[in-house]
Amino acid sequence: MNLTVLPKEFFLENEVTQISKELLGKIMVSQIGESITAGRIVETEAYDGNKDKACHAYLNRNTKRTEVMFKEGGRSYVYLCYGIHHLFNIVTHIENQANAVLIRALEPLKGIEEMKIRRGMENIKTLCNGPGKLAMAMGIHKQYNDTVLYNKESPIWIGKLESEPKFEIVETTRIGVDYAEEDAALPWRYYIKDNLFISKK
DNA sequence: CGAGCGATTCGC
DNA sequence: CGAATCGCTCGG
Repeated sequence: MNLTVLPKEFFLENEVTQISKELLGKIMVSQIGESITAGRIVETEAYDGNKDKACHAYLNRNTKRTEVMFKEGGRSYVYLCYGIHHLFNIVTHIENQANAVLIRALEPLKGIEEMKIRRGMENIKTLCNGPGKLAMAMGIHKQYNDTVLYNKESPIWIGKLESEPKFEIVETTRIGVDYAEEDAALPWRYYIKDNLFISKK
């Protein structure tokens, strides 16, 4: 597997919706504990702190939790959801632009045995097909909030394959954000068409 | 200081 | 369909 790490600029130079789409097909790697795990990103969602009621940093709400989203892009935003699940996001844009991409599903590629152990289940199709699931499979938790992602030495980084398989992108509404009123209708969820590892049809 | 709730998952 | 489960946020 010939992987090059995505440079910092990748996370800074486009709209968060565009970056969400470009992250599809990229490879997410974790080197945590004694094991390396990796998966192909097949589903993402965009969140925009300026104008998006579904974003934790809506109206630039800068709190202890959302603080990291205001930093320079290319780092992680990890938080606890429903008191149980850790969700992994990638911060985008320059400082003081609180935008992020939620990674919702991965196609497991490497370290699959370790993923099975961490998840306590055998079925490869359900190992990483949801945001809480993939964080657990990759060994990610709150300690990895604010981790820089554009360095191959980092515990978590994002890589690009030399030659990517082609695919079509489906754009649709995000999951679990019904409370966000009109913003719940934004087509800011993206996934690879016909992929078997996405979280929900 | 405490009530209310959530970018989810799994099992019944 | 509903429980699990707890940190974050906001109001008093």
